[in-house]
Parts: sequence; C-alpha cells; structure tokens
Amino acid sequence: MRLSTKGQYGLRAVVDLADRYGQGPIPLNTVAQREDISEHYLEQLMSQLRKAGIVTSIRGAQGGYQLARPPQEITIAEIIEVLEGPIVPVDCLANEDGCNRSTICAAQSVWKKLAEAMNDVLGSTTLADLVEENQRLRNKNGDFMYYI
Amino acid sequence: MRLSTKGQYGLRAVVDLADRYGQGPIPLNTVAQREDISEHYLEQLMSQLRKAGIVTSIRGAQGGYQLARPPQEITIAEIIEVLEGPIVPVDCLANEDGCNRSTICAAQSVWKKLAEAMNDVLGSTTLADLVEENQRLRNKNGDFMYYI
DNA sequence: TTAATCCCAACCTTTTTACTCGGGATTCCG
DNA sequence: CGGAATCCCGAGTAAAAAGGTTGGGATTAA
Repeated sequence: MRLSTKGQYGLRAVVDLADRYGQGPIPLNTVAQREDISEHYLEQLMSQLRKAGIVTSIRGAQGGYQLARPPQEITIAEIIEVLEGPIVPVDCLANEDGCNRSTICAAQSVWKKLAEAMNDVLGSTTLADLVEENQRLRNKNGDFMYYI
Repeated sequence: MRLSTKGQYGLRAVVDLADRYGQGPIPLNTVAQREDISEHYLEQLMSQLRKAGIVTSIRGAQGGYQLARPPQEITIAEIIEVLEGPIVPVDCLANEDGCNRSTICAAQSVWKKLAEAMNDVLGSTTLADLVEENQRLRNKNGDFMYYI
C-alpha cells in the first residue's frame, strides 16, 4: 500500500520544477542535489515524465528540464500514474478484463470505493497547490527567499 | 500503490468467514478451496489475523477458524493494517519521527490528505457491508443458496 | 487411536526495487 | 572550432520483498 521511491522522488522533483516555473530550464543535477536524489536514477524518472508530456527537456549546455504546462494544469494523479501506473489498490480494477471472480467478489466493491477516493484526492490537487504549500512552509520557517 | 496478495487473500478469506458467522468454526482448507488460495499460504495470513484478534481458532478435528467479533464490528481497515501495515502511501507518515524533510516537504501535505481519504473509506466499511454485498451479488446472479 | 485440524519455523524461487555504469548525442560558449 | 555542460539510452546488479512450499509438531473429536 506504499508508493515506491519513483513516485516520491518524481513528485518532489516535479514540485521543485514547479517552484521555478518560468525561469527557464533547470539542469537535473541541481534538482537532484536540492532534493537529495541520485542524479542518474532521477534521470530515468524524468525520462518517463518527458515521454508522458509532463516536462520538456533542452539538451546541451545551459539545458535542463522544465514543466511542459503551468503548474495549475498538472495534477498529482497524472504524475503518479506515469511513474507508478494506474492508481488502483488491486490489479483486477486496472485490467480491462477484470478478475475472473468479479461477479462473485464482494471485496471488489470496497476496492472500487477506495480507488475512487484516491483518485479524488490526487486528481484534485495540482502542482500549483504544492507550490503554494511550499510558500507557506517557507514563511512558517522564517526562511524567506529573495529572488533577484 | 497496490496491495499485495496478503491483503487481497486475507480480506477474501475473512469475508468468507463473515458469510458464515455463527455457524461454528470453518476449517481452513474449505476456505482455501472456495477462495482458490494456497492453503499453507493462507495459514500464515490467518495466523497474523488470529494474533491481532480478528479471528479465533479451534484446534483438532472439527476445528477451524471463525470471526472473533460480529462482522459489523470489524472494519476493513483493521484487516488490511494487520496484513499490510499502516494504511499510508509513504513511510514518512507511518514512522513517528517522520522524514527529515518534513518541515520543508510540500509533498507531505498531499500524502496526508491521501492517507486520510484511504482510512475514511476502509475505516467506515465493515465486514457486514461486504456480507450484504455478497448477498446482493448472489441474488443478481440468480444463484440462491439454500441452508439446511 | 486415528484422522482432522491448527501451529510453527525454515527454506526457496521469482520479481521488483533502487540503483550504478558507461558511453553517445546535442548544444552553448569562448 | 573545441570543449564543457547537458540530456539520452541501454545494460548490469545487489538487496529486498513477494509469494509461496516443505516438513513436522501439538491438539482434539469421534
């Protein structure tokens, strides 16, 4: 019932990008350092996110990654789905064919309700919400950021 | 983001017992056969559920397992917690100490909301609800059961 | 006494996780 | 133009978790 580090790292990295949206491409090594994630490993996650259209990349010197869309248009559900697959507690909800017991399995009803609740939360939260949360945390910590 | 088979099998087995609550102990092999689960593997799960006070066992011939309490007093959350650990999407919510980034990590806010939603669903559904659902499914399938 | 049952610990195989490694392709900058 | 900074890609790998299996011991009803 846990996310793997892919989902956790991936979200942190994307929030990091969201925090700097509009400031041009951010090289991966700075994200990796700030978030304390292995750069090479993070690279693999970013590759998936790029192919899914969540971030874009610019190669070469002064290159890096940036969000493909404004933070308020990217939900957490989208990000997690890319990195962890469909947001469902059991496989038989994800596979079109379903499990062979679906017509006789009461358990499925509770898994359906659970899947719905999870998607509600993750689908209604956007990166903009987390950027705002970050702002709030920074203020609370008296750790103000000065932008030039 | 998926339950392991422990949670899935375990719930199915317990629902099976709930369906027969009040009929005395049910031997494990009949549950295993009905639910199509390896008997020895299921045994390990039942052992955990017994130690957690969800089922009781009676040894010897004519023995078996039964619910320790009426179905309406056992939530799905309880069962899943025994078999899968705390119902949280990330470890840093489960460990008392939390992660070392907790004061600066916006991601945690969304994981908290998610954990809450999951616990709401699983904590408000009881085995009685699933027994009822089973009844409904049986009726829909025209598969009536006759009890002697 | 015997068959049915639960109880327990150890072992095993496969898959997944969480990386690391090495090198190639682009692009900016001086 | 050359070199440094980047992203891109595929393979390899060690450790952990998943999903069991095996074998035997303890209890109890009939």
